[in-house]
Amino acid sequence: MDVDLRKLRYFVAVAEESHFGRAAERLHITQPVLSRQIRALEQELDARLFDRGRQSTELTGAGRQLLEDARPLLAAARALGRRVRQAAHGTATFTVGFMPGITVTGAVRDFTARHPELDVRVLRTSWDTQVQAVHEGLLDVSFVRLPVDRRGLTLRPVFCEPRVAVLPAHHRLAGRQSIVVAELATERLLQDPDAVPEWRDLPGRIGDEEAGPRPAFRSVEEKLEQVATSGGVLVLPLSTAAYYTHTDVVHVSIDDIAPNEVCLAWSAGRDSPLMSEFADVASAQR
Amino acid sequence: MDVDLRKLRYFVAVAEESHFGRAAERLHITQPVLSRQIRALEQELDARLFDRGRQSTELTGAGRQLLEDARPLLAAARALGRRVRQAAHGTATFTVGFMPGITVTGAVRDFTARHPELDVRVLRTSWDTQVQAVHEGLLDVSFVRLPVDRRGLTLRPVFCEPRVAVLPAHHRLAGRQSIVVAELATERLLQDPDAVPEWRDLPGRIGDEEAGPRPAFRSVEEKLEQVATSGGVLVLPLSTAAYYTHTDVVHVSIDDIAPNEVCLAWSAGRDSPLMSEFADVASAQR
DNA sequence: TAAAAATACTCCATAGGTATTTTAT
DNA sequence: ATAAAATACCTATGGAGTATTTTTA
Repeated sequence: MDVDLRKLRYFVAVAEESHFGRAAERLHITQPVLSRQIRALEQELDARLFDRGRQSTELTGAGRQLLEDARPLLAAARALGRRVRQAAHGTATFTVGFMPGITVTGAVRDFTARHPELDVRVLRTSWDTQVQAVHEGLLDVSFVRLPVDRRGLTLRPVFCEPRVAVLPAHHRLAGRQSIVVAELATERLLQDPDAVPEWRDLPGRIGDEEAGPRPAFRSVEEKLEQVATSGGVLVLPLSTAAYYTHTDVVHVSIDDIAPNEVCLAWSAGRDSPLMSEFADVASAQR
Repeated sequence: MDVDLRKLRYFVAVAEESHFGRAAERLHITQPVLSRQIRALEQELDARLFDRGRQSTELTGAGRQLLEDARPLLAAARALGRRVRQAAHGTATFTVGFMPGITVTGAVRDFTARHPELDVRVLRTSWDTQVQAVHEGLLDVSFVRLPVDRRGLTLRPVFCEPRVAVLPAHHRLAGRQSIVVAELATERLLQDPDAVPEWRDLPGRIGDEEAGPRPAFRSVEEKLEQVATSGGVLVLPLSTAAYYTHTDVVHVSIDDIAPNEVCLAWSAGRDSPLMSEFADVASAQR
């Protein structure tokens, strides 16, 4: 009758690995079990989910549809568990996420004053976890920097701020008052190009392939270290660049780049009065 | 590891019935089974969900939290099944919901022209099903009339229209050019007061208790019949009132009432380009 | 004390395991 | 020919049933 979340989890693993054996390994079960579970799922849903070939296991149309629905559903289920456990023993908490450089103290202080019964906490996020943590129920609301995948989120704009280029202190552009983004065309960008569409879409820039794989730095600190030692540039919101002071690294403003927009985000299924109230408080800070 | 949707469904039943025995009956299982499943759920989540008393079975704080999360999760799971089955055999469909009186032909025609590969369908909704059908995956998008419970929905305003009072033809106000809402204070309103906040908040109006329980009419047609035969009034959007022509029933405009806003709604987890495109097409009609 | 939920047991469906066969390149 | 997935068969966990006891207003 109900779909089985375990089967969905298995399905997502197979879809991501495109291989029953590897997926089974990842799931810590044996391959025959996985094959049988996927078959069972296909029968329950009355839909073929994979095209099995000798060297390929790929999604069908129905499979792609399922993957699109299954991932948020699983995230919502995990979030549910987390929140109920929280509500059970801990006192009622309200957790606010923020990207490095965003100041939340004002909003948190005001909100705490209005709701003394709540244990208001803050949790630092990063570029790749800022949205996920909301879906997983780790955060009630989060200050996020656009662009983000808006699916399943309610967004409320809070403020905008200019973005700057972060360069090694000895860089040829380091002394400049300001630059234009085209001047960075030949530089190695140490971050997700999607975060800087103006750079990604530069006509003359160095291709991703020639540049080799972008080293996967997890934190801004590591990226700054990389800028200082082996060159490369970052485009960061002003407050983030100002937040980390690093000798051997400077920042200069970029003239022709869109400002970075900071929004408050929460899970679209949960717009309670509390969420709106926090959003109001946060907006009032600016 | 994963929460079990079956247990969540059982939990919701108990929460709604406030009684294990009745809930078990509704679920077509026996009471001991239900007791054991709820206990197991409580252990999995490490949270007490109900306060069991002799004459009362009521939710704890954690239970309320779970109920809030469980209902949308179950709806999403049902929607998932429906969509995958759809994607599997049927050709790709796109189903548009609409409230009576809203004209969708223009938008649907244009959208079909842009997407000949899609089987675009329309489905009539009603006041109480307009949102649910979206959550259940029965509809891809729906024209809804505000106010609605916005949780889990993305809304795009499409147009506004005035609302009118629907009266028996022999009513004292029937001949009037227009009226003000206060003149309806002593009338029996045959619909959900939440749909007409201006009326609900009238200071001098007849109390709900004195008026007795509002008969539960399922369709607009039935309500109109009621207006014609035993009196009572309706406040409807102009297009709805104009859509149903009924002898013995007339409508007059109300001066001091907010216009009815029609929005396009879809499940917040699914804002695909298709959704936006349909919204654009629909908006362009006005 | 009586209604409601919890416990004790039995049965069976099914997830998971190992060994093996089938399939597709 | 061979890697990958499917099938056969076994075990054990846990869901559902009936009968009964415990709890509490």
